[in-house]
Amino acid sequence: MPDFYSKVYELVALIPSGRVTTYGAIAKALGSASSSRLVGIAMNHAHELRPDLPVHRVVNRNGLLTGKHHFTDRFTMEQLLSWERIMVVDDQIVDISSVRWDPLLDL
DNA sequence: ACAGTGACTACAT
DNA sequence: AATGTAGCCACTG
Repeated sequence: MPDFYSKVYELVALIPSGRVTTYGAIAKALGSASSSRLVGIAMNHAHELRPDLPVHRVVNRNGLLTGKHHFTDRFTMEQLLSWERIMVVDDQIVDISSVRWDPLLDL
């Protein structure tokens, strides 16, 4: 597994239940602030590489569920989030600022 | 070695 | 406010 991926996965594993973080925040926390797209790609592969990870807790900077189409039909991203008391309306996290978790600040 | 790619972002209309 | 555009960079074939 590529080194960058494993670093991403380490951080994702630390996201507390009921909170979310963004691709950009993870990239920045890894010291590679402009690699947010790679974080997304890492999430895409996480299904096979690390199926245990809470990848549904990673959204884009606006709280939009951009990765929802990559989830299995049995457990949608929205479902997984709502099970953690996170409100989702129109593929958007409601009041993203209150549940956002920044690995740099909140770790 | 090289060019194409993308679960992103910031900036400009 | 809502789109469009252009950088971004590690991974992959």
